[in-house]
Amino acid sequence: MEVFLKSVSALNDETRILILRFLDVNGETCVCDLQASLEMIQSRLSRHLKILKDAGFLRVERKGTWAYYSIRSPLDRFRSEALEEIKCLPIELPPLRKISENGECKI
Amino acid sequence: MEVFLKSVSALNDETRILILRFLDVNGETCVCDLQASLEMIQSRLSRHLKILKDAGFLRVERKGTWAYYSIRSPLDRFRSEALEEIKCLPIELPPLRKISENGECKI
DNA sequence: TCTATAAATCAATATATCTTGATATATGCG
DNA sequence: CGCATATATCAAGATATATTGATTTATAGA
Repeated sequence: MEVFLKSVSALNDETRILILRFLDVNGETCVCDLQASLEMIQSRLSRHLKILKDAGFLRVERKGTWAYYSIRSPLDRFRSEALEEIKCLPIELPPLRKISENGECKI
Repeated sequence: MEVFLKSVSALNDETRILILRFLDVNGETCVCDLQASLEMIQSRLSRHLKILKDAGFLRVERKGTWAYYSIRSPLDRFRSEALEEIKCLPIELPPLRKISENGECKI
């Protein structure tokens, strides 16, 4: 798929918009903390992260079995304009739950 | 649906991207000329025009039974950034066929 | 090597969107 | 009014995308 349409397609989902907003506010976050914070089933979250990554919005850094996702930087013009829009949306953003740091993470 | 998501959703279709590009290049065009130029079935074209209009990309002016569509101006920031992207896409744009002006239009 | 865990992928189903042909609406004109 | 034409809407089927639970992969540690 063409790059622009791929970006648009990635943006065309409330779940992914929520993920982008969450990562913009909270910065680099590991998958299991995203799961806990956004109360999302693992396969669902993983799928959306992949779509956002493939569309150029996210980067991943792996440390052992953990994967840390964050907003890719720099974003190109269109993607960063989109992100600016997302920053202004009236979204009810759940708080960050860091289960990764207290051994609570037993998915 | 929220405004941003509605814009994104409207952009998320190759047919609508083609329509936007065509109207950007050719300016205000009536539906039957769009039909002839883009070789699109009437109900399909009408549907996509409605989606683009409802998402704030297009305006319509009606003269008698004819409807003239054009890119709405001014566009807000995100929409105009999107349009700029569309202007740069490597699209094979069909030529304008003005069947409206020679009585050729008998849909 | 074996086990446990984090994350990714798969398969089935559910849901949304697109396309087409048929029908409805609206305007102009005899 | 009644017909013709331009456009809009509807209904059915086709296609794409999302969700869920199950399975697979990969890494760390015993």
